[in-house]
Amino acid sequence: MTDFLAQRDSWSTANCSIARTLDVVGNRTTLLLLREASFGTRRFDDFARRVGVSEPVAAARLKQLVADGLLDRRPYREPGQRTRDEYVLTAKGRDLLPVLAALREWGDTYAVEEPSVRLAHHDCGAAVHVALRCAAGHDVPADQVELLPGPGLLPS
Amino acid sequence: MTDFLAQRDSWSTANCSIARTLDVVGNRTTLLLLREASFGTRRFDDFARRVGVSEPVAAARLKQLVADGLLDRRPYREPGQRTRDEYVLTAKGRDLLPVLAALREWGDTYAVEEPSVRLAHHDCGAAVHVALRCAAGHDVPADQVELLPGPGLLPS
DNA sequence: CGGCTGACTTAGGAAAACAAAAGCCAGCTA
DNA sequence: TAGCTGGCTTTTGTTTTCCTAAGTCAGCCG
Repeated sequence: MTDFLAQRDSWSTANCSIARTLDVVGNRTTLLLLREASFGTRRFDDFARRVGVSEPVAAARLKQLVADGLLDRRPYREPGQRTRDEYVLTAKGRDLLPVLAALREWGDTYAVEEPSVRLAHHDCGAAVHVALRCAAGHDVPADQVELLPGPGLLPS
Repeated sequence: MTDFLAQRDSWSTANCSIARTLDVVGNRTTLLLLREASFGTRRFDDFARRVGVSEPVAAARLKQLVADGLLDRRPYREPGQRTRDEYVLTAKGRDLLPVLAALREWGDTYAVEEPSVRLAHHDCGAAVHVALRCAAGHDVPADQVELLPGPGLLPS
């Protein structure tokens, strides 16, 4: 096969999956809100305070996350309280957890001394890591990942 | 064990690994430059054109990536040409590939019809995916990931 | 030795993101 | 029915990020 990477200019990244994903979660605040959602945070002011952003920013980003289908906004009611809205991860939002896990793992290695949160396998208690693996079940080190043209490749 | 997530306000995310990582790669352009680097792009104007940013932005981001140790800038010389500088991923930069792979995989599922690039295992040709797995070797589905306090946890 | 090309830097300005402060509204609670 | 609280929205102003356009500089090439 011809090495399509060597002709990088012959194909465009107009519909690159990474770029499209970054259209949705390409800003810091959005990813930190998802981090909080993964911690179980549900209420508006908890999101704003824990992420450390102002209310207008939290409101705008949460609204966008709901519009993009990553969070579900739904009413709930604690006994003796009025109805409130909570934000919870959808399946689409939960599928971003590997991104958060990968960011966390890099930060644990290169950006902090001691991690403040660990991921463990609920069943066996062992530490959880992000791994690349192939459909045949092999662990794939980074230098054994080959990039190949996919069906959606566009000429540039 | 007490559920530390239930007391989310009792600990801070001041040294959160995710936040620290986003300090480095928390913007779209930076991640797209790393994508290009993973495609093998090395030259300044190729980065700028392929990522679709202006030269000043490319220069600033590449400089920051070099300062942060994700890219190495080094002189090279093609025969008959003058000396130029190229940017190549360092080990620290390569360790962000799981982040890119996770972003790509989410985009393949939710944001594009057909992926334009596939990842394959060089040895066996099978498709490569990002997976969560525990130290005991189990595949860990997202709902079996448990969050536990780590040694670097700070009171808020 | 003067032009060209690659790799930037500088200057100027528009757009987006963000913060602080204040206002609004619904629905308990007194 | 008059607060009070949670969940926002509005306003105003600053900072950051990005753009275009133009300028700089080094060194090979004729």
